[in-house]
Amino acid sequence: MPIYPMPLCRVEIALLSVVAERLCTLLVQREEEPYKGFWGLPGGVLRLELDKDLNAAACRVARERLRVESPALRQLTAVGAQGRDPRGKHDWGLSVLFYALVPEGSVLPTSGKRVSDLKWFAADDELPKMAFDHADLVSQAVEATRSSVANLQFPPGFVPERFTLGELQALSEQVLGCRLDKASFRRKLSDRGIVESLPGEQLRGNAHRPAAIYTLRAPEGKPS
Amino acid sequence: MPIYPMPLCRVEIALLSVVAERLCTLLVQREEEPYKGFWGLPGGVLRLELDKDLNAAACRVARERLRVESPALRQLTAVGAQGRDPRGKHDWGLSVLFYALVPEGSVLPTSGKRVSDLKWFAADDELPKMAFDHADLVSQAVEATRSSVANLQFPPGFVPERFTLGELQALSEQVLGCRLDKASFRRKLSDRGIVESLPGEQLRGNAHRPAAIYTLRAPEGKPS
DNA sequence: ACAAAAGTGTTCGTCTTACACCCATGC
DNA sequence: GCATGGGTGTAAGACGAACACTTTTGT
Repeated sequence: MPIYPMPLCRVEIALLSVVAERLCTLLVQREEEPYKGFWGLPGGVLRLELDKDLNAAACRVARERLRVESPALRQLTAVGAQGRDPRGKHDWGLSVLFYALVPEGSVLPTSGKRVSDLKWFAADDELPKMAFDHADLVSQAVEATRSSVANLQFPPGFVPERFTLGELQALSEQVLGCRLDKASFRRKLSDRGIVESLPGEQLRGNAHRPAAIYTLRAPEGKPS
Repeated sequence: MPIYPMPLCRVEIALLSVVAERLCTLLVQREEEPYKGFWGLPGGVLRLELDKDLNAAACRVARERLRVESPALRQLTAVGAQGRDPRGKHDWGLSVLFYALVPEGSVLPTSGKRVSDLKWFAADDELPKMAFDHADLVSQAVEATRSSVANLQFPPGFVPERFTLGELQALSEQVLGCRLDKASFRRKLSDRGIVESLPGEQLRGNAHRPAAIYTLRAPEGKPS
């Protein structure tokens, strides 16, 4: 078999979180050409010797560039085209996009290497000048994340171990950017067995009625 | 920037169709190592000089190997790992999976180049010995296709230009592998404006009551 | 007349939504 | 007592499944 030139393969990470009660995406200001000064998703080149698969590559990039230890990254899509990235052979770039929703405060901006400026941008505000096709990738990640939460499928690692239903509802509302009905929210959670109350445990001291403590029940896996 | 070795990048195609009233996947028996004699999805290596983007690559592969002219291929996922394909550097293979649902008869097996044996396999029967991780890819494509049709979102190119509701229901039932209720099927189609009747046009001659002729209405695009 | 497919109406149960209402607590 | 958030009940509506029923043709 002849040897064909291969594209520059990268992994990009759309890290979402709730910052100041709003859903935000973590972006990076580029220090180098191309698109110097523009903003983009943090990412990195696939390293065959270091990464045993795509997910491992995404984890490595998150660790190296964002100092985040293995968030629950999920693959969203792959994009590849000529003209995407002049650094590849034939100007051909292929990127696999991963995304995750992490709790507030689990990433401190100004961490990471080779990153002049890490900054959170609200999903509903206008984005800054974006490099490559990253504006589209961000909106895909935001849409997928909101759709998950709207269906009460919380990305693993986003919800704390123990929480009250009020806290969970506030988190969901901040991600979705709209208010939810309390009764419906609670009914769906208990009807579908998404959540489980810890008997006896309560949260007091809020100047109000104490709230029951809940945990997430693992969603139905595939028994094979 | 240093030059990093890149994986062998391929495009795989899960072509689905209805054959003998059952949903089937088109598979290929491999003529070469690795996995010689096993079955797999038709696919090909990404060619930077020929393909302007991933979708174009998938179309080229479909044309060259299956003699199918630009079916409506949709990207499903990307898989990449060490150990997937020994032909790549460091035994690293990256495949982007595309899938499509095409009308019966639009692919003649025994076409294509370098393909000893092209054969349709029913989605609900056991698959033959599969190469690489293609068994998993096939089931992902089947699931995505059925989910589309169950939501009455017919992959473009699958439904003929003009059809009767009876024909459309029969097609849907064959894809899903189960019967549908006639009244509900029709109500959903008209309520959601998925389908439009051609006034005056009828299909007669079936020894039964004539049927109205319908066309698909384009689903809501994104006005931007 | 009959078989068979086209086409429609009706009922029923489920799920969602909106809203009202009670409960418990710290101040 | 009262404001506030926790927690629950209920009525109204939307939606889909199941089924019965009528209509229209060719034979």
